[in-house]
Amino acid sequence: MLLNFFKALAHESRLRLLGFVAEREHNVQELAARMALKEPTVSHHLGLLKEVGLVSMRQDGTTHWYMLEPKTLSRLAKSLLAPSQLAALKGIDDQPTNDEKIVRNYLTPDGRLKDFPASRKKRRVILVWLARQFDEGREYSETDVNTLIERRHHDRETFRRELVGYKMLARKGGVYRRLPEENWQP
Amino acid sequence: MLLNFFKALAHESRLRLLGFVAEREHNVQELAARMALKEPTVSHHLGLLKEVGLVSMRQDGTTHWYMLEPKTLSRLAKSLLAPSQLAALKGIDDQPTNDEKIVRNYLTPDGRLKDFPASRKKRRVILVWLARQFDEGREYSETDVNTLIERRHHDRETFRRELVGYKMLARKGGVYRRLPEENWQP
DNA sequence: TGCATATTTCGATAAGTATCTATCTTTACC
DNA sequence: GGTAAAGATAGATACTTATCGAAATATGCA
Repeated sequence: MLLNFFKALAHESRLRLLGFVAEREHNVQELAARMALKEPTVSHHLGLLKEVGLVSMRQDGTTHWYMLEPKTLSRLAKSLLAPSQLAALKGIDDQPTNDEKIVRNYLTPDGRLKDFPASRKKRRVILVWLARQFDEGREYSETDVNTLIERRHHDRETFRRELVGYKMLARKGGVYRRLPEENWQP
Repeated sequence: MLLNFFKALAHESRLRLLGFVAEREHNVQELAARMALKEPTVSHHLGLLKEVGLVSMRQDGTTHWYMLEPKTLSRLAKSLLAPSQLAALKGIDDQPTNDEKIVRNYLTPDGRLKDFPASRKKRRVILVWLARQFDEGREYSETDVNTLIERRHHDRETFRRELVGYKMLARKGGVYRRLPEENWQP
């Protein structure tokens, strides 16, 4: 979602972090040193940037190497140029379907799923809700997908399988991608 | 500055406001009603959006009509695509000139200018500092220029004249624009 | 001049989040 | 298994800013 990108970019520390990882890969210690911040703080900011896909991470032993994902930035830039995005901004949270009630019924107060509906209709509503939490056009590793699902339900396997089954997510060459809504199975 | 754009865009209310003013001109009351917020709140957000040039305002009687400035948005998008911007991000606040000391000497604790230096050298340093507070590529009305100067010193006339004199700002067809630094007179 | 209306500004409160220290987790190596 | 190193997470505190009601400002009109 557009808002999350701007929130991620709206802090001087994170913009500077992006500058460093645009230059070359950095690990957390290096970044903490160059920015004169403590490691947990840097880790926190990197987490937010990673969440929206602006940086990626590869692990080598206990060291985590972060680098910029320029694709994400250029996708963001292009979406700013598309006038359709703007028109949609005003309704940023009004998809006035009454599917919302169904979803709300399955959510705990902290926004996690109580369980997985038995009826096919409701099951699809839940999966739609979940699928919309993926960004279109972004690539997700299996770990990314699991992380996102686990924010809502511990059973990542079932949900991942169902999302693919309904053609909401597709796996190709080891990466997952959200499919356009018109492809989603009924 | 890039950071200010992201800060302006990093709030749901302001994104929704942009959506409305992208659709058509709106006044403050209309926006307050459509967003279910009070007028002072809307006014506050519009002020921030106006500050970075994302919206413009025209006044008709006591009514203020706000509309989107799509140019600003597309300039922002383009600057995101330019790789040079990114490299610069890490040094977001290190222009390690010792002109900074001169500037600091002329500033009150709240960041306003005590007075206007007598020596030409120092005067130029102050004007450079002031000129850099304008965005390159953006158009400023005379009122915009005055507002920006008055944040630093009440004597808007003198500073405006000097900025133009040093070719840091140029006036063309009723609008002001920041000139590239290589044009600035010594 | 004085009143009415639209907006902005001010001051207080509440919500959000950046940063730190301390602790927990993961990985490598003996 | 035990220990060390790198990073992540949790909890506390401080800073920033969103929001509101009340007061101030600006414009138009009798």
